[in-house]
Amino acid sequence: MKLKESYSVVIDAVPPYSFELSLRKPAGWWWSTPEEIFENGVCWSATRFNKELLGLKLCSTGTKEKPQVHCTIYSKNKIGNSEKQNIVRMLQRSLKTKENLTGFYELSKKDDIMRGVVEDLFGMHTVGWPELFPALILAVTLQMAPMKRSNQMMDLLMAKFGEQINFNGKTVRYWPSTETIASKSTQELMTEAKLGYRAKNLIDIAKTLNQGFPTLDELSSLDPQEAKQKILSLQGIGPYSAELVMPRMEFPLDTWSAKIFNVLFFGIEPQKPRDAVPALKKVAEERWGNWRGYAFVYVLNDLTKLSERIGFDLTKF
DNA sequence: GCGTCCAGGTCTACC
DNA sequence: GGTAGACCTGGACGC
Repeated sequence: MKLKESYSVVIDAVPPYSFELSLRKPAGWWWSTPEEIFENGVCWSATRFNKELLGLKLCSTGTKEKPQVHCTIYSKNKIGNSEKQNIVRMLQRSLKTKENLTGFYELSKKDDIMRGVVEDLFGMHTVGWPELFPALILAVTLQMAPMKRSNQMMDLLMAKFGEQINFNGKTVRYWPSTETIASKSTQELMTEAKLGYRAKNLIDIAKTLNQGFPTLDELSSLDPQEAKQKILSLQGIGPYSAELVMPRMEFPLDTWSAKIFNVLFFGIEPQKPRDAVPALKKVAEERWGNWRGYAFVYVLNDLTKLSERIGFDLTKF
């Protein structure tokens, strides 16, 4: 589908804000879709807003100290003024441009783990999901699978059921819609996207979202615990997945990250990583409070340098 | 080449 | 309220 340029907006961010570190994490994580393109500091990405696909071209027009993000929005149909404002709000939320990291950096000065990590990644913000369903797809495909297999499932979902947009000379593939997934049979998703037992859950989630479910913008205006309960009510979404999807990320420990944080907190590898999760979450909450989501993202994006500092190879997990 | 194990969780049944 | 056991699938591993 070919999209036309609709409008541009410049979003100011609270400094320090590193556009490149925030949008293209050192560990390789993408923002909205694994297919987004990042070249010479410019990001071409996509999202779905009110059921319509949008192309997004983002770049920094400021500095870490005076940050500005220039966003151009591409669409098939004309976008009305109130819709434009809603899209800007969505971008501000998902790019975390209003988040002030002063408290996090103050706390990190006194923390042995975080002190070096924040120096390495100064200005990096966590990012939020532009859209809820892709976040849930990621969470579901990460369950009970090595990364290679999760990537295979996501890639097949995009290839067989996703959509492709062309704008500004770029082509970006995007996630399937809830309508598309809800219309498929369990068997179809099992064979075509190799989802296994997750197929049933993903269809169930898509149907629930179709029946009317808060968007991420709406969830972010709720009390965090209320928002979490809402997300947890979805079939196949447990604590790990909910914390991964939450507007303000908590501490989504899985077996991989549990091994890493067990080494950081207690100096040893856990015998059973899943059993170690409750104790690790407790330590993270006591140590980092509401900034634990930030600590989580900073640590996992700085494993190589952190490993050198502590003399333990955290990248082996 | 073949069999076994288990992974970046969640739900259910049972106590 | 706590906890085994099951769940798709395919890559890794041992033989």
